[in-house]
Amino acid sequence: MNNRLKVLRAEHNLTQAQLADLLNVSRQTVNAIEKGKFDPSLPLAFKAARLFKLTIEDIFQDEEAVS
Amino acid sequence: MNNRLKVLRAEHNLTQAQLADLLNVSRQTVNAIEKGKFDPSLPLAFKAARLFKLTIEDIFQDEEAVS
DNA sequence: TATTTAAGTCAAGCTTACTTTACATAAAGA
DNA sequence: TCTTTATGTAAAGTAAGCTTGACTTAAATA
Repeated sequence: MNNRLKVLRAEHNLTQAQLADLLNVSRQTVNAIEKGKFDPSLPLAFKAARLFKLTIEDIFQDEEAVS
Repeated sequence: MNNRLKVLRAEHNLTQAQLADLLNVSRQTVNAIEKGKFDPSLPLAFKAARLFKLTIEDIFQDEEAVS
């Protein structure tokens, strides 16, 4: 699962800690998701989408998607 | 988290067991998600969206969404 | 040089997603 | 009536998401 969190953070001038606060998760969770350590839960993905006013698909890209 | 899985299953004439097979999860998992016992993981949500050729937002509705 | 800030990472623990096995119920059909 | 099919549910276990606390490194700056 790829994601555009790092870029979106940059565009919005947010640190990992600030984004974590906005999403109500820990800084380590944001870091782990950005680094691809694990995928966010669906509720967390919705929160991120809501925050950036994007769809989940805009932020997270399924790697198993048929090309 | 609400979802339209039951309706989509009906539209596609699928049993919970058949849908579970298509999503590579157990029948109990499909049942639990339909009944709102827990939310699917993000990868599973993507699989369902791919299967029904819909977006995640078409299938799953975030209840925390600002109305 | 010393300090601060952002990012990266690890370990241990808790919670949630998901599994297998098993049993119950209702509806439909032989 | 007996059996089959679809659904619902529960218990116990594993795996994944997420937490807190702590330490490290690099870059910026006083």
